[in-house]
Amino acid sequence: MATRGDKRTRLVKAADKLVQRQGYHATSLADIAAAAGVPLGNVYYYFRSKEALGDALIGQRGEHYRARRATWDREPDPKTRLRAFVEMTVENSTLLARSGCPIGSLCQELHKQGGPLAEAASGMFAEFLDWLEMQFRALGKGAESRELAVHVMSALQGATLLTHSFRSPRYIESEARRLKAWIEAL
Amino acid sequence: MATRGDKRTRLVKAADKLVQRQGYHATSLADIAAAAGVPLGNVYYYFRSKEALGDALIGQRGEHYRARRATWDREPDPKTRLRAFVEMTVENSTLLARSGCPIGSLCQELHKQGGPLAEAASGMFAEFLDWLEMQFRALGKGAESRELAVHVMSALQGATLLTHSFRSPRYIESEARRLKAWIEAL
DNA sequence: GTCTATAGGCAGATAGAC
DNA sequence: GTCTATCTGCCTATAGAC
Repeated sequence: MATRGDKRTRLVKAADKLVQRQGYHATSLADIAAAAGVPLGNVYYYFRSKEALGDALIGQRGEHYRARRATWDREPDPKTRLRAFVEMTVENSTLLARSGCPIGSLCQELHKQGGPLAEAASGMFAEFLDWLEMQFRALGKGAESRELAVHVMSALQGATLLTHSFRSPRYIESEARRLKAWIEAL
Repeated sequence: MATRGDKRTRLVKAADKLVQRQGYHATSLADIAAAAGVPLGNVYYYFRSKEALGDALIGQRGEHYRARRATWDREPDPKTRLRAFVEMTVENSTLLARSGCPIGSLCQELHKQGGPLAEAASGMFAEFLDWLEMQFRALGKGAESRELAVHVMSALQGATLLTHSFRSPRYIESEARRLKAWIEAL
């Protein structure tokens, strides 16, 4: 049901889903309000502007990924944690083929104009890069760790963009196979 | 001067520049007309719709990249041709940091909604992938060539997205170094 | 071929009754 | 806290004079 939970939560959830599918600019507050079962005018009781709702959306998305990484951190082996990250992308490949990466596509769109919302979106990237770097440090890679983190993130983001552009999971699958072999050989 | 050349050409050039900087949806026909020094109403004498102008823009961008690849094809060594491709990204890294990849960012945006314009945009990706595959075949990589082509494209697209998201050439430089060493070792 | 004026629609945001 | 009605502005696209 679109009408479960309090209205603020429903608005953020609806915004999250619609922005992922349609993009930030292409999603109107009327779309979001309708999907959340909230009258348009009432949106402004909870959020002073579309940007404020966007910020809440990014906050929730960031929290989602933090929780995800926390479950991976329970694994004792850093290589297992890295594999889990790659595997997440493979598992989501159907969704990624339809709408692209929730982080990457939002950054791409928002950074064309810049502003605080764009910075908030790249924050999600920064957190993932920091987490990846930590895994490589745990593997004893030292100063090289940041570069290795950038490599993993780049390969997956690029493959996700191709998967989105051709609407086929093939590209993610191909790069994931390669990355998993590369992790094994580290 | 914004007013050189015939009006149709000026409109496509202005559209190309503004769409690269601001994105397709965020760029209005009024923006484009003003930048080209053409009255808004006159745009519709040359293009029946914004989509038609977008299509011409993509056609021109595609032609630009075909010409680029043609110059690389004059190199006898396939590895040199691959290096030239990677090097193009490094040379453009300042522009890519500000606005993202002209192909990747357009695909990301247009494929959220789908339609013929989105397909035209992915066509530019497809042509680059075919070209890359040819280089690996020339290096005797056989059936594996497509996968290698996808790897190069993914790594560069992902690194470009990070460079755009953090407004720093660092990510492209890091991945380019890695890719060039990888090409050398093929 | 060129340009002005404007239609028609939808966006974000607000006023104010309840 | 909630909701309807509406303001204002920008967008694509068109009408029609020149």
